[in-house]
Formats: sequence, structure tokens, C-alpha cells
Amino acid sequence: MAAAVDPDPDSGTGAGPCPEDPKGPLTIYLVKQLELAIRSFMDEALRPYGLTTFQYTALTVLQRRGGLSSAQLARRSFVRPQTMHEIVRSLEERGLIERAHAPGNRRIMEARLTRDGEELLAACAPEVQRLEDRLMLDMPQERRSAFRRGLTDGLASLTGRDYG
Amino acid sequence: MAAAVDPDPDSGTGAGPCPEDPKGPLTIYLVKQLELAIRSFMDEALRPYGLTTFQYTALTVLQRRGGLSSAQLARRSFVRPQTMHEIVRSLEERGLIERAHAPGNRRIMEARLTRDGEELLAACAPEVQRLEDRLMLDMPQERRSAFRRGLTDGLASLTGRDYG
DNA sequence: CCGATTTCAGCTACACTGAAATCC
DNA sequence: CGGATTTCAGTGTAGCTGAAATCG
Repeated sequence: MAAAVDPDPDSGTGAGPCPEDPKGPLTIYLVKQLELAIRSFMDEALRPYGLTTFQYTALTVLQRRGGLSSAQLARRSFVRPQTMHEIVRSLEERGLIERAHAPGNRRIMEARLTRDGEELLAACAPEVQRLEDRLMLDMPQERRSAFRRGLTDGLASLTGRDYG
Repeated sequence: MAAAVDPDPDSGTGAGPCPEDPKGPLTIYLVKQLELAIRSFMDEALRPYGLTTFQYTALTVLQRRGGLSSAQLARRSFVRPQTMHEIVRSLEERGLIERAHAPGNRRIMEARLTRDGEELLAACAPEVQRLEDRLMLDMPQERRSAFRRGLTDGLASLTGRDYG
């Protein structure tokens, strides 16, 4: 499967420090590698529920902040409005979200989870939490905080938004 | 463009702590958000060179560790060998890498950067470094180390490999 | 008229499954 | 024969550009 992660004996990981660059790989490279690993495990965990990682993420954002428009979601996810519209449309078709015209602005469609959407997220939650736990397994509490702070600070630096 | 990142006044980021969960969003969510932001800026920076972020990443891995096979690259990137084969094939077609049968094993094709590939990477390097700098801009040295450690530790936890 | 949102159409890149051939 | 690598064929999803319609 996607996340088989055979502990393969390929010499090294491509990430370790080399004689030429003692500081190791770029941090942006490490972020990408970690995200690839997470997405691989997420896709595997979510496949039984018929969700991709991206669809799941969109649903959780809508769960936390209902009433967002497709364009607002797109900005959060750094994709074009057309791309997010496609995701939203498919989620609506499956009955996981529903959309209604915003009061006072007829051209904006606000999306919200349906009961089915809530239930599907609840069904996935344990597996997602298991992945979160596994990620943080070997980190003592203090290091977890420092890690999360690096992530939010980096996001703030790149986007100018506040993720604290 | 992709990374326009208008400092839009949408209420909040979807990532901040909510009354219901004082601990804030899952760390795996933060990793994904940060990677989305990075990829957005990377795609924008690399477009003039005709490279996607994924292609660029594959090239840099081959630069650090020449002589890898398509299947070895696939394991590092958590994709199927068929997927990586497609990437490698297109890079070879463009003359950025070349492949040769491994000595002693005729079914393995080892890939290496060509001179054109090296030059293209060198041309991209400044822009990529600018993004790296921007990510770490507001972090003092100690916090950068803690952040990088979180990334490598997380990778090690998920994959069982050593990214130290 | 300008800007934001939604939507349609077409396109490329990514990633998967399935299967076959080659070689150790 | 089993296992790994490469390759081909087909499919679906993600994400892009371009363009149009709607509404404030």
C-alpha cells in the first residue's frame, strides 16, 4: 500500500548531513518530506471512508468554521478558487456538505457540514488521532510545543496571517 | 497568482484555538498547511524554469545522491514506483537527468543529473534559498534548531528511518 | 465600470491499479 | 520459483488557465 514504508536498507535517507553541507537539507525540504509521509498514511487511513486527505481537510475546516464560501476555503488552502470549487461541488454531491446563499449577498454560497458529514468525520477521527499520536510519540512535551511553535511561526512568516 | 496571499480579512485562519479545543489544531494539520504554503510559493518561483515542486525535489535528491533508481526515489517520496517512473521519464526526456544500467545488475537503471540538470538547479537555487530564509525569518537560532528537530523526529517516528 | 464570487470548459501533472517482462 | 525493478496501459484526482455570468 501507499504507506508500506518498508524499512528499506537504501543507503541513507537523502536527508542526512553530507560532507558538503554540514547543516543538512533545507527546512522546506524537511517540511515537504514530513507532509508526504503524513499524506501517505492519511490516504491509507481515509480510503475506507472514501475520502482523500484534501477532502478530509476541507471538511474539518468547515467543521471548525461553518459558513465559509468556496473562495474563502481556497485562500486558506493556497489553491485557486476554481480548484476548491470542484472539491466543494463533489462534497455537496455526496451530501457531506450543503450550501445556501449568504443572507445579504446572493452571489456567495456558504457551505456547512450536513449530519452525514459530521458523522463521517467522527468516524474518521480515531484513526487521524492515532496518526497524530504516532507523529509525536517520541517527543517530550516541551519539544512538542517547540515543534508546533515552529510550524505556526513559519506559517505566519510566509503568509502574514496569525496561526498562533 | 498562486501565492498571492492577500492578507484577506476573513475572520481568522481556521487554525486558531477554539473554545472547544484549547490545544488548537492537530499538528498534522499545521504541517499540511505549512507545506501547502511552501508549495504555493515554490510553484510560483519554479514556473519560469518549467519545473514543478515535485520535479525540483526529485532533482535535488538526485543531486545529493546520484545513482538512485526510480524505485528507490519512489520509496523516499512515498509514491508508487509507477508514479516516480513517470517523473523520471519526463526529466530524462528533457535532458535533465540521464540513466544507465547499474553495473552488476542490468535491470536497475541508475539516474544522475546531466550538466543541464545541474545548471537548472543552480539557476533555481537563489529563489529557493530566499523562500527558506523567509520561512525562518522571525525565528532566533535556537528556535530554528528546535523546529528542525521536530521535523526530523516526526519523520523518524512515522517512517522508522533516521533523518537526523 | 471594477472587484469578488461562482461556474463552465479544457488542459497538465500527479498518483493509483493492473499487468507484463526482465533479471537476481 | 519468489522478489525487485522497469515498463506499458488505463483511470481518476488535483490543480491550473481562460473565460463567462452574477452581483455589490
